[in-house]
Amino acid sequence: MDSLLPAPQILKCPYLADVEFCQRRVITEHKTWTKIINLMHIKLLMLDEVPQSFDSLQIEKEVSEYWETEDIMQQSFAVNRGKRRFSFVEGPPTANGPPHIGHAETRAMKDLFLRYKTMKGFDIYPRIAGWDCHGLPVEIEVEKKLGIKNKTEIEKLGLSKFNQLCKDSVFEYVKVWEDVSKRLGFWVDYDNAYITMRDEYIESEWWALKELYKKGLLFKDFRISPYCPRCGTTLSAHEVSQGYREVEDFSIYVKFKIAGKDEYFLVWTTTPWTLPANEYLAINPNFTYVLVNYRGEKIWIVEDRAKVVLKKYEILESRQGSSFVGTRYEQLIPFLKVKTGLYVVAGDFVTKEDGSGIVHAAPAFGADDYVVLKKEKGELYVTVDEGGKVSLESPWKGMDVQIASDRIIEYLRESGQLLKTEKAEHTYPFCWRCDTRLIFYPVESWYIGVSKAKDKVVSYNQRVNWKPEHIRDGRFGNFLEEGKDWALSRNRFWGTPLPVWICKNNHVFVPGSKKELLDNATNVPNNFELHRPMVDEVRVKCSECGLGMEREPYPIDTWFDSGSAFFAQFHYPFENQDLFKENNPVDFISEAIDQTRGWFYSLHVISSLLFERNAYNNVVVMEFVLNSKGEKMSKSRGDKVDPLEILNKIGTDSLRLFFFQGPPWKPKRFSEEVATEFSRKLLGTLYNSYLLFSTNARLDGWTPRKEAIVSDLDKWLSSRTKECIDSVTKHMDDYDPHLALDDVKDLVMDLSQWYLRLSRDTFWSGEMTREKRSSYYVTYDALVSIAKMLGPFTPYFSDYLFRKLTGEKSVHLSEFPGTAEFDNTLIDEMKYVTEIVETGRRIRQKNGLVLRRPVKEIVVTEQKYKDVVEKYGELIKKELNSKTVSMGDLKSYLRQDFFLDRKSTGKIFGRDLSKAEDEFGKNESQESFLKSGSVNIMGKIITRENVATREHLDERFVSDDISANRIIINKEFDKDLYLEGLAREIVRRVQSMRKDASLEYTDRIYLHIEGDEALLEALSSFRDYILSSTQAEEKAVVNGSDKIWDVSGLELKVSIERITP
RNA sequence: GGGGCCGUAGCUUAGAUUGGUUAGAGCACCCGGCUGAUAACCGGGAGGUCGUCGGUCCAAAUCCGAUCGGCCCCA
Repeated sequence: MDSLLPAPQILKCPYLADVEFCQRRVITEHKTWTKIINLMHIKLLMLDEVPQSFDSLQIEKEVSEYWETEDIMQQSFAVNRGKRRFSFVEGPPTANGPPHIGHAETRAMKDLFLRYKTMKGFDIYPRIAGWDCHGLPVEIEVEKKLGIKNKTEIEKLGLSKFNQLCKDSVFEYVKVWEDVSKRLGFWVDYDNAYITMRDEYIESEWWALKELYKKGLLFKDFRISPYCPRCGTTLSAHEVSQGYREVEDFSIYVKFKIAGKDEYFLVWTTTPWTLPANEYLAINPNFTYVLVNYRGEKIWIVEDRAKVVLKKYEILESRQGSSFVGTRYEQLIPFLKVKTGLYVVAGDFVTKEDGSGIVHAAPAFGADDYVVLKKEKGELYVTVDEGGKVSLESPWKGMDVQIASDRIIEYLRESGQLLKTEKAEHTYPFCWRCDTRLIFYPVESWYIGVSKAKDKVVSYNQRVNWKPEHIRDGRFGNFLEEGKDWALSRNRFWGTPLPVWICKNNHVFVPGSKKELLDNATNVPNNFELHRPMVDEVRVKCSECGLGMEREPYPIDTWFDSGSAFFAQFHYPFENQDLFKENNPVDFISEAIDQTRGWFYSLHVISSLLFERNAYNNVVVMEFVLNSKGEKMSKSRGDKVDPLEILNKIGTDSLRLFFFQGPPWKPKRFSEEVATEFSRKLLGTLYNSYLLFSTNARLDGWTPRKEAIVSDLDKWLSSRTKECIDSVTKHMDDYDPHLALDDVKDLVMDLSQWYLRLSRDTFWSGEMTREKRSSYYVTYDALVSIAKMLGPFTPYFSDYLFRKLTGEKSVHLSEFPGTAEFDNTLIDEMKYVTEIVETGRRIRQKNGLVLRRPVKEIVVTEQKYKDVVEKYGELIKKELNSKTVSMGDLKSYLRQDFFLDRKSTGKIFGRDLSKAEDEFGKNESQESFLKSGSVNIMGKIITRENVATREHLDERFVSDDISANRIIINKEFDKDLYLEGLAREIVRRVQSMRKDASLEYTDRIYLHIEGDEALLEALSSFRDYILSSTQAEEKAVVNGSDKIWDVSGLELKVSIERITP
């Protein structure tokens, strides 16, 4: 109950545990203390007043100004220094464009857990922002600004100038990012952010790359990439996907002769220019192939395609694909001198969707083909130059590959090797800049050898707690299983330079630090930094052969930058070794799902290879924010949401609540209405609860302090609060924020809609009783707990409420409520009470018994309610406006009805049956039958065999179908009850007029009532009740407002006048 | 083209891992009630082919298969 104390940390008074006691002691011991305590008593202990209406934007403004002047953020960073560590790394965004709503979501989610863990007493250090600086997106932005389109133009401009422009543009939007982030309440240290383009950061990466090199995990290889021969550059997957187009192409079927036999393999290709470089044929080992006689030639083709491709033929033989492996064939086009290959290999990638089921492999020009080459350990033959012209000594030398293709088709036709040509539409990628047809081309690239360490990568993933769980073995796990090597180098300009120097003899030097490079350098340019072009200018003397070494001119994939953040942010291992160890593996990271193959992957791979462990323990994966129709927001549709605009409109807490209301990993359709509604429901209700509570508590002069809990209702609220804390803690620890939020919402609703509604009278009663103190105390405790639990979710409103309640500095410097034992039976009992009350109200409604009119008695016949009827009888009576509530045996309220059994009596009475039924239904007949077991009806004796029975409720009572007599209400009413009902009618009308006249609670009025006899009688019978409820004195003549009411047919004239004090 | 997630009332959603009473809430809507905290609350009503089709089963929102739609990743 520390929250009840007035900020003891401010004044080191030893007696603050009990303020009154403290005051007494202080008066006698230290007069100076008294003054201070009294001051505090007024300033800190009194519940603070709030405006009548809830204005979340105004609250946000006030709170944020307060945070600013008191520097609460920095204080929250410091509050747990030295305690248990909870570690976090920010996934660095690139700030060369403004943040969108999705960024706002991830930042809110990260902040949620950081605040929670802070309140749970964890030290989150460092807690810094981070900025990703390198990469193609940055270069493209600069290109756009300069109005240039390709690498050559950049080279013309000069690397130095271009990279400087990149560097400048990286922080162009940092201010907006910080503004949005701070406004969102994303509390991290922005001043000490890690920045991936700093030399220290890059140096850490160099260290990592050297470590990988030492382990044999950094090497050079060819990558068959989409390549634009005109621009002379490879394209990223993203660029390629922008340039797909539908085209009509020739595809051809050609015959490869099997060595030493008069049989041919039929091969299909859409890129004839690759045929001169053919090195293998691939056949799917699982398919069946047939040898057919086609126009007098023996041709092998996959069984399922024979009909489509050849139409008319004769099958000679049938074989499993696997049996061809190793079969040698003759070279199709004899210009290339191949030393390896020219035999059949097995390839699972071969399909029978189109073609012949036999695929030609030219390893230089196809990714699958290259895999074959690696497996077969063959040599790579490149028959085309970097400009896309044939370089092979052949009739086609110097031709563009597309033209060469046509000529090669002619050549094959003339030599009789062409079986047929087809024209087909298919999609093909073109260069998004210059619209040139892309080709696949072998490009030298540096790799990280993920495939060699696949087992580690896969097994460390099992240690990670993924939210949601399915990502681990689903999307992420599947990707890891592919175990592809990571193509690290880029043919670009702006990025972390690859730290590799090579001499003519292919000796390699990989410096692991700036110092190691400079120590070995034979020259160092001015203004040296770890970027191109400065690093390019550094020359090194080869330690093996003494030749000059030159740098491999590539920057590296920017995912390696961000994936190194968990150590590079510390400049590890050059500095902060302890800090790194304390924060590794990282406890918590969170990003959107697109990071599965991005940041989540790069962190995981780097950590697995470098440190032999997982990089992070818990990762919350978020889905995207969509528009209100469930589609992706887009610029072209014009439904992109500007986060700042939304924040200004609906407020931060509302937006955060919108993000937190469902599971993070479900896509959310953004709508302002939904966001505001949810927030109004939760925060508005909470605000009103505080308003009611504080208004009354202030009037009573109650100051927060522990009180004895006296009533069962109070005990219930106290247990409910503890139950909620328990559950919220569990869900937050499990990274299920949406479940935690549901719990808090339920408690707020229970507090407002049940507890406070029932306790209003207690609050309103004049005297300061034990009951009242108890009630104030449990309400206060619930409100403080809620404010704290909401701290991570709605940082602004919860801090506002918390400070109004406690006078302490900030909820974000406070501790999360501790879990404690609670009484579950109390909670279950109250569920029964609500069941009874709801059922009772329903029965009244269905039977026309308005709640305003008291009823005589309510009888509960269901045994499971016995305890709660005894314990909460008063409460039930009040809620249901009944004079008594008691348990009763249903049997004694049931009456038996006898009626004629139609089957047997139909024969007796014939067409007089209905008349007989009427006779039998009369009271005399029924009583007579009940007494003797038989009765004479219309001259016939009716006995038990002719009679059916049915039970019904005593006429004085009512119930309904749903409750099935579990609860029954006595509907009889007498004059007293009637008059009491009328008295309540009068009170309600007077109250309504008081409200219309905008009177204060405390204002007293003169009251005069005229009207129907019955109403006047009600007034005289219940005079005290009416006058005290309405704060009124009776007066014959009043000069205020009057109004004539219709009270269920009776006329009532009410006149009131405010008494001026 | 391949893989993953999702689809429940007009909207936001619970329930799916473990098949089993009449698919449960909130907002909005309609009727009635209560009310000196409340844009609140209480009762009732209307609103659902649980995306669609098929299968397994005594029984399917739930398990299986296909299909449509949305989103993401990879080609």
